[in-house]
Amino acid sequence: MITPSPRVRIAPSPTGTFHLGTARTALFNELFARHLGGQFVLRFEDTDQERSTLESEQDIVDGLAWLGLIADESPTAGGSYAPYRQMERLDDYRQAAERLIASGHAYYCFCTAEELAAERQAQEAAHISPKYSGRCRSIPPTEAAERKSAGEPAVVRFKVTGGSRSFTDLVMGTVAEDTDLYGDFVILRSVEAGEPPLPLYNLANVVDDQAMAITHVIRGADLLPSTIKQIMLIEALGGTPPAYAHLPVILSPSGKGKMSKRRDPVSITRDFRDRGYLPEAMINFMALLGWAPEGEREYFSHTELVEAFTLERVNKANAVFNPAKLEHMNGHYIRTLSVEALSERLQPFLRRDSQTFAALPPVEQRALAQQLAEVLQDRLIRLDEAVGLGAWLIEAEVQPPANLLLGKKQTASEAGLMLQAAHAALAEEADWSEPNLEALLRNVAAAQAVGAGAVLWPVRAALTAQAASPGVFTVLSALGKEPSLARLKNAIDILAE
RNA sequence: GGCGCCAUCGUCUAUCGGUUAGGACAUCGGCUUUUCAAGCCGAGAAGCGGGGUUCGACUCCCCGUGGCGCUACCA
Repeated sequence: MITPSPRVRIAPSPTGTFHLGTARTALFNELFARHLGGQFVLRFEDTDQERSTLESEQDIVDGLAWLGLIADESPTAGGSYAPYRQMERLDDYRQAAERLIASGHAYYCFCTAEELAAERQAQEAAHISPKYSGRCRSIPPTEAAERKSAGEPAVVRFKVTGGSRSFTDLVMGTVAEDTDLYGDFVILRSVEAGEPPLPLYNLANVVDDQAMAITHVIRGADLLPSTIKQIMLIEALGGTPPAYAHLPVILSPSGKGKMSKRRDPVSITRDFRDRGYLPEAMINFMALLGWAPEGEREYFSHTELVEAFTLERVNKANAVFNPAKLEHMNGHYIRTLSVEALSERLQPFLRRDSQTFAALPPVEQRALAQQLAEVLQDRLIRLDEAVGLGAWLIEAEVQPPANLLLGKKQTASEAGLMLQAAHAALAEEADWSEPNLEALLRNVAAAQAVGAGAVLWPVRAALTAQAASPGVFTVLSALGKEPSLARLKNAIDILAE
């Protein structure tokens, strides 16, 4: 059964930076919705008040915007199913819990943390898998209600019944589980008297999905085990479960376990955006993590992904995050940019990382960024590399160490000689075009009876003070005549010392 | 430990019973060459093990093994 207009959502809890895994889930949801002409909504599951922060919400919003994943409905954009923050609809969860109690699907539990811990310990000692005994089930509802209103701390637990259950996942296929294995789980936690009761994940998630008319729940496979509990909850509430699609988990490049916050790049904003990855590359790369298009093509724009994406082609196996492939893809996308576009994208990084650049007037910043884009486009992997790779062009002067000035098997006096010859020839040259410069320097080498490298290496080193840089002729032309001659002179002096 | 999911080159993956098992990243080699890249060309590299089913299994089934996930008054 295909729903004509599907509604999907991402429901991150704002308890940290916008995570790569969350972004991938967001992308698949968005692609699914756009492909079918449905809606993509963003809501925050912020009921964990200990850990939820507004900064985190902002980071997620910023990351989503940067990636170009625009939600149709969200806390900021609003929508007809508002509010989109769980803390703003606490009453819904309380009412749902009350309905479940009234219908006999849930009950108050007065067990203390100590009692629960003791129970668990006893079970573990007996080598039984821990599971709540359900002892508060037998408290008569009227008595429970009295104790509750008398102020006794209580949680609400959902009554698990039904033995073996299964559902069909759009990615994983049939998933079965024996519900007798887990005890009655908590859906509403205990709070101080007078405070509004806070729901737990399973309840809040399900109530919201129902309230927001979500048709397809597309999320990480780490949530697969909670699905049957959620289906039971929905049925007890009298609702119809959505379709489920569980996405394979993204694993750490280390090969051990899932992505780790401390050793792996996981933050969309901090580790990817701020380090000079292109959103186009991120989108393309993430799409290929757990999904593959028909055919052997691998570069896809966001629009093309929308066109090609189907859940049927999502893979079941977990995928290891491969940073090298992302870098390759990023370099590729940098190369597809026009020089103007690259120059625009480079500027924020140049301003951020180079004081020299930041001190320039805006017009000169644009001109320099343009020049850097032209000269560096072929060798950039990330945008933040331009400051280092282009230092020779950004800074007014360079100070090459003497040993860098020496070509293969070249002494200081030999290198000095080559530099002087090059300087002399260049000083008299008016035509500063690259082909002409090349002919000229090759002539210098011929006149000195040496290979081209014997002249070109010292010249390039003198001009850039870098072991690696664009070619000499490009450098000469980018720098211009007078600055080039000054740098050659400076290098000659360095070698003479 | 219990439960669940998964299993093709080092990595991401294609293959929907019959292919010389294809592509990409990475690696190695070559071309180019003034350095480093980029680009182009080429090479090596895979069906976890054991049973079935079938004329025929990477593909379907079972067992084993391994990996991952879940196992909270976190989500």
